[in-house]
Amino acid sequence: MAEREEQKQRTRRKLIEAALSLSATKGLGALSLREVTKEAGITPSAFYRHFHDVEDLGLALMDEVGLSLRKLLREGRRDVHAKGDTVRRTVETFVGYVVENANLFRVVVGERQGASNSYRKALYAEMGRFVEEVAEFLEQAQEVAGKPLADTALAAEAIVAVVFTVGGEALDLPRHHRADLVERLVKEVKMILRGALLAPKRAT
Amino acid sequence: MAEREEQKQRTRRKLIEAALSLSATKGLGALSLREVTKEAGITPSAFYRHFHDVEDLGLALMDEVGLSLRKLLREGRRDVHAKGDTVRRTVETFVGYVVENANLFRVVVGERQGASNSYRKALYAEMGRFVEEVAEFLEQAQEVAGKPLADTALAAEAIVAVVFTVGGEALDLPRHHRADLVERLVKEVKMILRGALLAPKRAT
DNA sequence: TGTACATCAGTGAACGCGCGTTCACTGATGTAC
DNA sequence: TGTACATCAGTGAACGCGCGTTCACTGATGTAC
Repeated sequence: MAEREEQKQRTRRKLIEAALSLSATKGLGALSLREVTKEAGITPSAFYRHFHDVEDLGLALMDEVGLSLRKLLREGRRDVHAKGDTVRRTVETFVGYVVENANLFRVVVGERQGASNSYRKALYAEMGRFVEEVAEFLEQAQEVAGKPLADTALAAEAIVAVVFTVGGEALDLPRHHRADLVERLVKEVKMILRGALLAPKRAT
Repeated sequence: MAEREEQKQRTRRKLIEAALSLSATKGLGALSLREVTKEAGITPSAFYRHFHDVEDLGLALMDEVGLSLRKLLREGRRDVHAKGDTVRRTVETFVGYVVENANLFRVVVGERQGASNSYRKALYAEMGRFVEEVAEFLEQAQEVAGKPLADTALAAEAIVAVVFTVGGEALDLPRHHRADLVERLVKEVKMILRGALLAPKRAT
């Protein structure tokens, strides 16, 4: 009944996975239809049964990445009530995820600029959604901790910028240097949170 | 005497300018030798009189960008002693520069990830140098303002991450929305500085 | 200054290659009776 | 259940195109005498 459809979805998956692993090293912009289909094990012409063109595939990839990042964050949120260092725990989880899903992450961060307009637009949308989720996270956390923040939206934006930028470096770092990077990240995120604590009446 | 050499340098300049304007829209990775030489007004084969290959050109571009960014910062530093809002002044100058040199900036930020290994390596080096200069800037400014910072290196890294990430968005924004973005940036940078003010004894 | 030779930035033709896209096709899966 | 027909994911050949690179060359600039 749905056997044909299932097979089609399996092939679609293969195309996305192939695109992911190929774009990780050379960037989304360098994706080639022929390379992707070869990696996925189908002929070039069969590609058109799944996507309108390569850019269409690229946008599907963006979707994928955004979804998975937000899922990660939501899981982290569940632990807000746990005792201990929430920031450290979350940062560690995030860096772990980044390293684990290096390919996905490379694609996201790599297309922030320099890529085609439509990729960039899609990416801004995903990042915006992520920032919003971080802001909600902060709202929730400040209630738990009883420490009101002045502007969770701004703090979230700054934190995401730092975490993505510095976290991205983890991908080019040898394993044993990664701990230092996590340390730096934790300190920087806490620095931002400390700065966000009080209302900004006459600062610097 | 040096007429031939001067002409050669002029052509080299043209190649770099061409590469800059072309890579701005499609990314460094999409640079094509034939396109670049066409834009520069020479035949493809003449390219090899100037660079070993396209990647070689790309690295020359990185050099260029890093140099120009640091020059900008150094000029900003001269105004440290001026009265008024140093952060705001510097951020405004930076965003102005970014918008003015959109092409250069796109190249830098665009290759943060996703590009070839050698581009990425060159870029990290440039960014590291930039962070150092910002740290020195902070050292100097904290003396002037009499407000000691806990860790200028970390603060500089966080500030650069935020400014580059958020500042990069300015390129896709219509002119009249740019003021809001500057406002956000100024607030975020101040937030970080506020967070960096005291030694981190028991925070969040 | 004038002449003969060297240098070398830029030319233009040629190459083989991988690219995206088209098209008529095949054959397994799905549907109607 | 069995047969006849429709659907459609995937095939394979063909196309024209821009790519990077090579090579022998040209002719203006530079050098030696």
